[in-house]
Amino acid sequence: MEFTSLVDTSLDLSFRLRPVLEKVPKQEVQSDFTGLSRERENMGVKNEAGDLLEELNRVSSENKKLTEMLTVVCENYNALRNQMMEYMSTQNGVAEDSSAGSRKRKAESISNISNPVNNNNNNNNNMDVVHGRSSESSSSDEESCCKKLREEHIKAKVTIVSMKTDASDTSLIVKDGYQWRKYGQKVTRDNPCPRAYFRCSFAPGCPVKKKVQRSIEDQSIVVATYEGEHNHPQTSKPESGASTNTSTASRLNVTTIAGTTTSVPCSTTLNSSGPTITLDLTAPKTVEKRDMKMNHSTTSPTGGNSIRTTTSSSTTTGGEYQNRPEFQQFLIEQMATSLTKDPSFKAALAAAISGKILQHNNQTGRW
DNA sequence: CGCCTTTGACCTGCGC
DNA sequence: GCGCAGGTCAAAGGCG
Repeated sequence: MEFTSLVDTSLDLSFRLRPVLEKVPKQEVQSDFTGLSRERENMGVKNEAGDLLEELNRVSSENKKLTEMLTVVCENYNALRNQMMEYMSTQNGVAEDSSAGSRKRKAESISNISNPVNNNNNNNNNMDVVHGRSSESSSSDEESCCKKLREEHIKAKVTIVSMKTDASDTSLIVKDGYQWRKYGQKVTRDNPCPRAYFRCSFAPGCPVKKKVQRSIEDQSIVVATYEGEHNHPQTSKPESGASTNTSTASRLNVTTIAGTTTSVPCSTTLNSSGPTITLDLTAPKTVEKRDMKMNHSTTSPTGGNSIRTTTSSSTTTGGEYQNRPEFQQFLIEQMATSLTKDPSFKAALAAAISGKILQHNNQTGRW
């Protein structure tokens, strides 16, 4: 997976700049020039419009710079990572040689890992391939460095998804559009409910793993932890939640490992694309009127298990409470807070805004 | 027959 | 070094 795919720049930020700008000349046309005070007012409006245009130009150029910086950072990251993977694959080869003759299971696991996964995942640059003990002769600095990088890499790909299901359903099966093979079940210390371990079985080399466990607080909530990244497209149309679940009844939390948790009443659809956050800011009315249509889609960076949640004040089935302006405002603030804390969202937003503004410039030839 | 789940044993990392 | 807990393996059995 390329890093650039982490930053999905396909944000649907259909900026309605034109109506805002069109207001200014409209006012000019509507104005008569009979009174000095009015003239002063018009001058003020013109100045304001000029200031706004200047500001927009400034923001536009700033965004352009940011986009360029982001591109450079992505390129550097990819180059570094390729170097890292080359180094690690050579180290892995050494480890295989040196560990021959150690315990049977260990040797098997090394060969299991190095053969199918390496063969299939070179393009994915999956760092999970280096589970075997690295050679004892390698320097400890490099070893710890690799370990840290691996941990960070894995950490970055962990997503926790919780969904409400029928409490009587003990299958622990979460239909998310992928094919999973259960390879273990364990009762953990902190939760009497067993934890099930799944591996993606659609593609033989797919490194994605999934842990599913019922919440200790609410047994009707199933918590699925996705680790890794699919190296294949989604196999089928997913169903939200467990088999007994209906999409409209589910309530779903999405937590990225370093990020925040978003909890929303939702209808869910899942897809296998990369991490996308889609904001539909094309609502005809202003935010002040709190009639804002938000289409918030969060995709798991790990399991390709994306959850698209749609919240609309006009269409939400949550009843009157959710139609209340206070709730809408709260929801918007919560989402804004969550999103502004997410660096990848910031980067994506910057790219999207600059793209849109540049596109707008090209189309209109204005400013 | 192939694929899946179950389940006890084994492996490994971590804290003490 | 030891014990614990989480994660993984793989044999056995079920099912279509």
